[in-house]
Amino acid sequence: MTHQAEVSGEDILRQRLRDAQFRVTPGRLRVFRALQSHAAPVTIQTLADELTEDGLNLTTVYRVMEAFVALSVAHPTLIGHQTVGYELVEPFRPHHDHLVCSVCGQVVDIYECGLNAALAAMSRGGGYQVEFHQVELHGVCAECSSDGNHGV
Amino acid sequence: MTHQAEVSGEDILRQRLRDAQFRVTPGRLRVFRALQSHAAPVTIQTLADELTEDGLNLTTVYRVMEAFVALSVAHPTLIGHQTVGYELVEPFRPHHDHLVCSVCGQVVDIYECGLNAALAAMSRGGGYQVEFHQVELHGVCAECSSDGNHGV
DNA sequence: TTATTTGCAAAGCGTTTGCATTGGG
DNA sequence: CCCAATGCAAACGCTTTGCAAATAA
Repeated sequence: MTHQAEVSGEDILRQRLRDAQFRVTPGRLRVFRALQSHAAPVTIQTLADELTEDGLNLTTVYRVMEAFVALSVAHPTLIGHQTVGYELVEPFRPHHDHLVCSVCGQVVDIYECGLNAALAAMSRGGGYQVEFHQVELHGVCAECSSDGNHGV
Repeated sequence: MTHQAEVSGEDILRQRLRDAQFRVTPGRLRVFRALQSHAAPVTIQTLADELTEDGLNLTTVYRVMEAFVALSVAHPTLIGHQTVGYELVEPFRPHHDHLVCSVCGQVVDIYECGLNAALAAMSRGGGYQVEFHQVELHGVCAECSSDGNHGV
């Protein structure tokens, strides 16, 4: 009778940190949890606002995020026109793409994505080994196209 | 016998500027031409390096780009992890997507994209009117996967 | 114990803003 | 002519860096 152990995202993170000779520190765990608690991509600034209240340093948030990107725990995304946000990637959260409203800026996640075959075809020929994809559909959301809304 | 006039990108730009009550100025034309001369997305910094030699002010480049984004002449894209670059959009240049090498950072444009049907399906249900899409495939290019290259 | 990580403060630098001048319509 | 656009310089704010103290392993 085998007992299938639960493997949490945090366990995977710990493992991945150790494998790369990075230490498992409270700061890294806190940033990770903060990322988990957000559905949409978040800026460093937003994370810091939440975490510095608990005594975590802003510089540390930057450094932790740098490590997370290097270890493919999180990746950057463009929010709006100039802002870079971060979000967890697989296996820390399911893969998804974005529907971005160009009027109000709202970002909706799309989890159902039947693009894998088509995307694989697109990458053929160049000899690329595709690791992940990111699709952004820009348009106007239902709400903004109904009311005469002109901005956030 | 009708004479089909050629309509250049610059003509369309002029028209679009006038329609929005923006003036057609040398600065705007120069930034536009600079964008046209680049195949890949370029940073403001790069544009400025090219244009300030000709006496164009850095601040002006920022302001022109702001106008271009507002008028949907150009749009921002994430280059690498932290950098925002800009490129012209349709009809100023044909729509395309990106193949990004995560090792060397090289960006290859993909012009053949059979995703329109699939993307339309993805956006259904939310009531979004999709204006354009942006697909990024991240992976390792042929060169980087053959030699043991570890970064730019 | 030892190398990594963190906190703090200062430096760095890309971006924005104010205002006088220039110039497009 | 008038209002928008530009240039210039200063202000701003995000990000990075250096170094000493704290701490994971």
